[in-house]
Amino acid sequence: MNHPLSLYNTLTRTKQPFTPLESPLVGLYVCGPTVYGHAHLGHARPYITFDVLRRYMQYLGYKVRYVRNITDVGHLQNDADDGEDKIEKYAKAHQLEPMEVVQQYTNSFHLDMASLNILPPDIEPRASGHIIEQIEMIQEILDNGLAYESNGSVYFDVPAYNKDHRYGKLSGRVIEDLLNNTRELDGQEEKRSPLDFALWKKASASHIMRWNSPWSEGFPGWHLECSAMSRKYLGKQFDIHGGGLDLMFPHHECEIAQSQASHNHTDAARFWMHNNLITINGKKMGKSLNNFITLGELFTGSHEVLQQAYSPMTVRFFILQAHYRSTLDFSNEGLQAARKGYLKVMNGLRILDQLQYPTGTAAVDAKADEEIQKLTSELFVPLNDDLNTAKSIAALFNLLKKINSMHTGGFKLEILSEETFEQMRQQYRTLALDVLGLKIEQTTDALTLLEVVLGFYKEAKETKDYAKVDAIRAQLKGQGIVIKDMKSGIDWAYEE
RNA sequence: GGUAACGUGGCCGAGUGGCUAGGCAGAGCUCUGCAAAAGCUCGUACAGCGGUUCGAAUCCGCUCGUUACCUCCA
Repeated sequence: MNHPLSLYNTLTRTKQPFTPLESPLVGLYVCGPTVYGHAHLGHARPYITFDVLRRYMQYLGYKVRYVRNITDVGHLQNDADDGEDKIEKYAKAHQLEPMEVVQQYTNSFHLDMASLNILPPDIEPRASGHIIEQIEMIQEILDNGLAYESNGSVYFDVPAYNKDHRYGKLSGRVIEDLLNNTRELDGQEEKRSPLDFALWKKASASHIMRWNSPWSEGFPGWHLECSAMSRKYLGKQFDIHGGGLDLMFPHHECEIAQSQASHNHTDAARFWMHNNLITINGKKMGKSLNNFITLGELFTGSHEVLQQAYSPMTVRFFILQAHYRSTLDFSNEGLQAARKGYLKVMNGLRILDQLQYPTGTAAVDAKADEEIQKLTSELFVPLNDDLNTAKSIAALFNLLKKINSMHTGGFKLEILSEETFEQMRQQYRTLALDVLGLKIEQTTDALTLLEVVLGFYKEAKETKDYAKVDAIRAQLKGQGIVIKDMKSGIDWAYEE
């Protein structure tokens, strides 16, 4: 397969032509959520971005295996917190089982993802279901002399690793600089170097989530699950690893070190991709700043900064109108503009479905035909340049102008060849629906529409226009609705 | 403090040496019973100051401003 798809690789800081290790197979791993809260707007970005990448690769003919994990263990609140993890902390406050919390937010996450029309991953492994694999990986790193045990916990030996490898190659960090700028944090006594990170943590007495291991009863370190699970399902080396920019250091850096130290592959993933962050008032939207808007709040408009509710497809379109490596600032104006743009694209879809290529022969206008061919051909090209969805959408609008003209009659369909017309129709639909993953949202409420129809029905009865009365009755019956004329007024019921 | 980015018209947001980005908002026109939709036209934008060049939003330098990572975070 020879596609001109180029992707920006954080590892090399350049755009590189993408070729899979074993075409047409593509292994794609994306860091999934830590399920201790509802997903917010910031979470939507990587999952939408990599959903489009996956969809586009499938469109190109690749067979993609997409793995996105659920992190439900580990992730310390902070180093001074005596080993109490976030999920546990929340669970105690609410008197719930930790796994109950995990399940609740996993369900919520899945609902949000489905609303955004994000295709489910092929494999969605949970960290808590892969403790054995993680323990095995720790043992390998210990055997290779790049980790050490300390008081029941196991730490990755960053300085030892850095002798033969470069810790910091992904994020552009230099170990000496890191050492010079280490913050003074508590709970570091067990570590030989402040840069060392935990592979296994011994659980404190109060820690509920705990597993047996050769070293202590405890829980795995907070970078290990991705290394273990990507390896299990995609192999020691695979094609693409994605995630948010804020995971680059230390999370992804540690993943690289763990993979190298355990199974000696220089780069577990050949391409590392990072989406930029969503900002609000110029500041990163994130849990730590407590300035986030959850997807649920966005969809219902129930947050004080929201002037209105924004539908899932509005959110999706908003995100796709910016390139994934640029920051994107949240604003009501931006979302409102996205909403209109999205609806415009959907109206185009409706028009395309209605357009009929005229039967009978007419002279094809070569110039017009060529113009439409050109606009059509520009639809997918930007995606090859590091997934430039913003530019593809612009191309979609350029073609849409012509489609609208065809609809209103300014542009005569018969001056196009049938082939050009079908190409245009098919490509527009494929880009909008299959690759960008937009879908038509139900914007009308059937019951409200029914009230409108019943209004006309009442009017027809009053003017004794029985032909119309009968027609309305018949039409509604066809929809499974029966009208009931009662003394008290007009009512309706589902036909039994 | 270290490292890495960014600063584009009223708003959002592509573009990286010469060729219309696009969307939203605004103005005008066409169409129209009214309206809407749609189409066409318009504003002549690239933080500031220097430099390189026939030519810079795009390359280089400086200044100003903003942000991210360095600690859990998509």
